[in-house]
Amino acid sequence: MDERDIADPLALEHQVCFALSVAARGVVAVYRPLLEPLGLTHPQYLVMLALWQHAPLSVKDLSRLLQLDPGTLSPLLKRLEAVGYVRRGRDGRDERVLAVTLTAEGRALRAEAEKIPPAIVERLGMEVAELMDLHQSLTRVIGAAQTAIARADAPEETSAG
Amino acid sequence: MDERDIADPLALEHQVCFALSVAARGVVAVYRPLLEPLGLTHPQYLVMLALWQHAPLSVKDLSRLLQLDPGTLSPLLKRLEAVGYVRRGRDGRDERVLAVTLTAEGRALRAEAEKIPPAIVERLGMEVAELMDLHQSLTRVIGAAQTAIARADAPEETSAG
DNA sequence: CCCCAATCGTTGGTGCACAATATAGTAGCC
DNA sequence: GGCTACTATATTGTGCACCAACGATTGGGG
Repeated sequence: MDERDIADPLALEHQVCFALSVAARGVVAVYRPLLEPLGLTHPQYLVMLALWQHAPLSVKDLSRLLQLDPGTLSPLLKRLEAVGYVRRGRDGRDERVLAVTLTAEGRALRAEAEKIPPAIVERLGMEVAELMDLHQSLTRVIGAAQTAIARADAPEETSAG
Repeated sequence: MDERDIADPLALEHQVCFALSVAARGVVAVYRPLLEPLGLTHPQYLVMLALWQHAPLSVKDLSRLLQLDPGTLSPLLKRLEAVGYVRRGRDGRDERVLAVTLTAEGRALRAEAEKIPPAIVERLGMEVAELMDLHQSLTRVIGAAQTAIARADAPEETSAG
């Protein structure tokens, strides 16, 4: 083992961002064969999770919950409507907001989806405790990243605030 | 707090895969303003890291190192060539393999890139120890996901091997 | 020598992700 | 009532990511 490699801050194997990207893509790949029979991609699955918990939701609500751009959600929701899991209709009180609701088929899908989390844990073969530990670390990183971005977007805030 | 929410295995806030996706996108977003002056996207930055460490590399080498599809790398490398950081040429000994090498400009870029990791750590405002801890957890997840996918691809392997 | 299988890279199709712009609806103000 | 911000979605363009199919090259066996 070379000392320069250990000290190299640009070495691929030292990059947290690289590990994060690879882990995210890898875990999604584990989900893929389980989601495919439901006709869902992983981002679509996350939208369904949000709806099962909180429907009806507007695009803005989903954007906040999933931290996704409205421009990403708009076509995704159309695809979910095309396969018959959600309905997209305008809110009567405010014609600007889109009310995304579940169809009967979309609600029924939840029973199938409940089999997924245990199947994933089983396939990964990791301790639940370790996954919860990872989840906590990720939550801290998410918070740190959000703070960093907010600061970058509004750099006029001085230390005094 | 509702007991059903705590027990709900489909709750968005319990999903490790969701935290992983959000964290990965969030951290990449912190990189974006730092990479933009270098004319690089985050995946392109990772390719450059691999090349600074190991150039020359074939598409297959990069695919293995970065865990990316050749179909993803092929157009990405063309863009890196278009901005003048890499050269794409066939290997003389085997005309099938593409030898990706750095240009002088690509090598020079490394000096700029060296400022990025400390800037990221500073912006995130997290302890290095915590980031290293996270890195270890992610490494374990990556291994677990790879094993899971390998098993799914070759299900004929029985326990005896 | 020639065919065959395997390997390497590219291409085309679908879908995600973000930025910038466009469109439509709402609300406050005069 | 009409003007003017402001808000919520939709659309367009670029780039990533995966899959399936293809073309070119290579190396082995008839």
